[in-house]
Amino acid sequence: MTEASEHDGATPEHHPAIAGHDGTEGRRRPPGPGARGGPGGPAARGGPGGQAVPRVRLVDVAREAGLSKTTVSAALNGTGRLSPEVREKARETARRMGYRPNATARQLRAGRARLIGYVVGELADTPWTFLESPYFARLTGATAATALARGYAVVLLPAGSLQSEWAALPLDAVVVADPVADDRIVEDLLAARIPVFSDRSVEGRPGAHWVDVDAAAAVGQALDHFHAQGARRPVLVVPDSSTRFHREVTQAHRAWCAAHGVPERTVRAAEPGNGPVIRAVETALTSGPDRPDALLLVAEASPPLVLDAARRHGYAVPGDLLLVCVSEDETALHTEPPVTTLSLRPDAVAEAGIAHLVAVLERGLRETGGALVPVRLDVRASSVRPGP
Amino acid sequence: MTEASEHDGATPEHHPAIAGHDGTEGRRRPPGPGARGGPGGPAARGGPGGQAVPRVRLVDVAREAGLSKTTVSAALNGTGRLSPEVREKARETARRMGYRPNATARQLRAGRARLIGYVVGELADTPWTFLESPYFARLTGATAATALARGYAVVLLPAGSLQSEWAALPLDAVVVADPVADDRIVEDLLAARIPVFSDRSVEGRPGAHWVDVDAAAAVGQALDHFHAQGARRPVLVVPDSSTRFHREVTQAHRAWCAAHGVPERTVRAAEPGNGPVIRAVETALTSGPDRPDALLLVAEASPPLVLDAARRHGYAVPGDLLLVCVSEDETALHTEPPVTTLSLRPDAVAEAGIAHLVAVLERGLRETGGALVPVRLDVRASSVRPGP
DNA sequence: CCCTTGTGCGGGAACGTTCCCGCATCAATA
DNA sequence: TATTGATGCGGGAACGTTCCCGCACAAGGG
Repeated sequence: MTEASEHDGATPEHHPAIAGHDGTEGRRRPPGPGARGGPGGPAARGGPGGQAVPRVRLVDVAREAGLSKTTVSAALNGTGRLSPEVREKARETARRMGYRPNATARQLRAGRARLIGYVVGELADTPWTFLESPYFARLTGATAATALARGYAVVLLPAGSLQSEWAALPLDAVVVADPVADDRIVEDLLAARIPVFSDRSVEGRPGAHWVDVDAAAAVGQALDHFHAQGARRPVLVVPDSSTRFHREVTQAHRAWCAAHGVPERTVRAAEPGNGPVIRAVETALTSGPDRPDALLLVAEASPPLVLDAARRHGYAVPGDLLLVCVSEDETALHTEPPVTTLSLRPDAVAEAGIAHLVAVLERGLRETGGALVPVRLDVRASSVRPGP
Repeated sequence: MTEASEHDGATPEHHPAIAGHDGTEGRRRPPGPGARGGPGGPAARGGPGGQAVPRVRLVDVAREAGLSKTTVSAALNGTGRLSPEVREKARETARRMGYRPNATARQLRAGRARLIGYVVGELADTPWTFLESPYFARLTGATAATALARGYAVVLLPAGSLQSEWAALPLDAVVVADPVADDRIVEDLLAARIPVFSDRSVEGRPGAHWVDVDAAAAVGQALDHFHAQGARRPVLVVPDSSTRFHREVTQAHRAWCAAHGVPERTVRAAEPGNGPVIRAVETALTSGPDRPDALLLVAEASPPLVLDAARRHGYAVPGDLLLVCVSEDETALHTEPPVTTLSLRPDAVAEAGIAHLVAVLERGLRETGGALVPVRLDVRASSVRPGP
């Protein structure tokens, strides 16, 4: 396929009058004063050990077809006023020569690269583990999917990434998932005048836009569910993180408990990861004046492991303990009993975020209110009090 | 920070002789014959509803500093022969004006974008779920990390992605993880003359390079381990996939069984995902003439769920059944008993792959043998026969 | 038969860099 | 004092597109 440039040498039987009328048959322009061929262009690929075929450009197609680059460009892009014959001829020639437009040149001309960065704020000390979290894995995938559907590609950046790591990239915008309080990334990006799409913590900052999960509703929904199931001693396990979501979860929990006259019990998981979170769960299940009868786990942990931990400490689920995990982990479906999850709907968040991004970037939208994405409680056996 | 362009209007007290000597005080060059300002450049960002400040370019810094763009460029890049004073002046001016070089223009000039694509071949019907697999999550993260350390950014592409999704991107190369047999992606990329970095299945194809996991060694190591522990009826569960790794696993298993006079028992998991794989495990544990005494699970599944499945069918692990999972899932450490895993070392694979990529792209390396990355068996309690 | 209108195509500038030159200036040497 | 050489800086051409024009030429109307 893409039979390269065989018709290069001399095929005067085609368009005899036009092609090569000035004696410069070769592909490259004659070396005028100070012309030496680009630095990285032609000979860039395949250094020592073989003469790489230079990539075919628009002018090459034009010359071969006996047309101008303007005409060929219009033909391939479906623009301009061209006769059907010329258009077809240009297309055919381009196809035959295996022409692929240079994306960088297009971007330069267009003034944007249709490239967006994706970076998460928290978990910055292990900059790539976020992908191993089901929530971020889904958020990342959904962001990339939605963006691609809108014509934007996503560049993966490490959590807590620095200037130097994205400065050389032509990013039209950057999605900052779950920034920590006063996140450097956000500051740096805004200082560089790169539009930022993040959560509600950036609200009001010029150049920053937000979409967020309805954390208060999430907590309320879970605790209401516990209450409806008869639980009166719920305990919350939440990461010790300065993310807006986690702060708001704590607040919403406090508010709910106050409003319902329920003592507020909270355990903070010092670090992310199954080990620390499971230990926090064990603390929640064993310490305190009396044994809790419901557990809301907001930190990421494997549902089967949470279930194991509960059993290890003598809890039957859901008999002694109702369990709800904020999780996107699919294993929750396959445990015995299946675990009720509160989905933060990363797909919906990504969709809303990218829609907003496109609106800002392409329709010049200024400051909108942002959007609050609702959560979804998938009630399964682990949080339903069994009948007598 | 980055106090934009305040010194724009008129500050004649600085460099009085040089700046604006031709009366063209304004930022933009005087509209000569046919000059109207670029299409997307200045006014691109922020459409209706506010006049966006045009981005400061090299010439703007040069004019402000009373220098030429050549000089400023050299000053900022640390190249050329410049007096320390001029260099500092250029840098200071650039800093003051908040200059950020246009990445696209640089790329065009340099002839490459330092951008690589990352795509996985299998799981193409759910193009983004690969991120939810611990193996691919790690591989993706490690690829991005290593690439970034070498100066390349990674663009995330959907599994089984088509031409149209990457054609507009200035990709210097594409990493294709686990292509299926006769993968379209690989064909398309090679036809487009984009260097491909993949597994051994692309060996020998011009423009394609490989790095691979030592699948035969992996299987051998696990089965040897079982054998050493006294197991004589091992069973293999492997996905029904046309990936080179999975085909080779099957072959290696067959060879090992033949060589050791052990009957070959294999169960194929029809689809990926915890549900189907666990069902395949249950088939492996319940069907057949006699109950197996060791299980090698090559398909991705949550270790705790695998353990649960074994127990459901009356197996004590490791008493009745030795278990080894090919997995990067960290939960294997936290089960009771902890599960022995065979790590395919995605980090090492990524590192070797990117090293190879850089060698090819920057040092013009042609055809090298590729590299075979060894696996690592992390023996834990689940595969160690308990003492009497 | 001339003036307008429309069609089809090409010339050339611009997007913002980098880098190869050339041209001054100045010190050192013949 | 002239010639060389080094040093410091600027002009201008590329990189490969797209898009605004202008210019031929044909057709239509008065």
